[in-house]
Amino acid sequence: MFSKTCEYAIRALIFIAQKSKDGSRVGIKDISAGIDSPEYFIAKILQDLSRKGFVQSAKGPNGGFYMEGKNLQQSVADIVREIDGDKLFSGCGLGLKECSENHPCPIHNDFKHIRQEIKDMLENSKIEMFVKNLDLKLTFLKK
Amino acid sequence: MFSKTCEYAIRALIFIAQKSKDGSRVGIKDISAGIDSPEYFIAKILQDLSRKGFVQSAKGPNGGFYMEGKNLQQSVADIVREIDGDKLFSGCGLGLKECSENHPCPIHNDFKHIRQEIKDMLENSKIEMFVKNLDLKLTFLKK
DNA sequence: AAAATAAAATACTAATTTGTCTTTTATTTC
DNA sequence: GAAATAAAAGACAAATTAGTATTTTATTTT
Repeated sequence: MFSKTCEYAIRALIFIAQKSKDGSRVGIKDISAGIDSPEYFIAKILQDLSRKGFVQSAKGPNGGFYMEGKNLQQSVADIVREIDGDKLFSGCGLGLKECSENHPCPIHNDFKHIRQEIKDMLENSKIEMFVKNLDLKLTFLKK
Repeated sequence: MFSKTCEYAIRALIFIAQKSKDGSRVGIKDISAGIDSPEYFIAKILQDLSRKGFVQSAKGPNGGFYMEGKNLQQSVADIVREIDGDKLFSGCGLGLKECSENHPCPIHNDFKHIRQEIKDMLENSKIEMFVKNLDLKLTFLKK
């Protein structure tokens, strides 16, 4: 469904949101351990997301990643769109280039509803919404 | 959603079902042209599907691919499972290895419904069901 | 039986995705 | 200002997926 890069990105952003809600910062090592991802790989992903403003970062001692107010309201859909593009939300299930209402592939009609649900669900999932259940250990970011 | 291999496979099988319903056979060239896929690539995919019994084939003059009765009742889910495995139907949306009811990832609950719908839809889509609309040019396998 | 046809098998090549490592730059602490 | 810290940047390496080409085998037609 999502690329590995995207899976790690979502998990990392949720993790950062959780760990930095008191104003502190989280380092790459903690993140990579906290979400069980390759250290150098998630570092690169976060550098990219930081450049794009999905997360904040600070260098030097006490530096690390953190999230500000408006970032906590970002949806999972925003992240997916940024990393995997929008083919999940609008591409053809069978890979046709010009699949549409007027020129549908055989599964177009069924797929269109599914895609819409996926989109709605991800659009309505804001990063911040996941923090509480994580704190309560009702949900997990690794294993 | 599906791998390229899987997209081509589904399109090819539907195409073969349509073209061989009168008992004739379709060659690789026709298939590749008919579904707009790389010729050698779809050849390899079909050899694999043929070995696994998803489609029939015959060598020599007048040879080619065709489908028998029970193959027409195969679901798209069967094909996807064979080629891409079942991670689409049962894997974790965020890539956790042990995501489950007892140990859910943050989006587990939403995802579980979506996955079920995808599964139901693909399970209920039998190859044969697509032929009529293709004949009527209401649906398409290329462009 | 020879020639022609078409899939099967096999071996490659290219591109993309995933993952690793080293060097550089910015910031803080001492 | 020097040392320590931590992200940024950039260069590789490995693995997977996608795509291509060549040779072999089976079948049919003549």
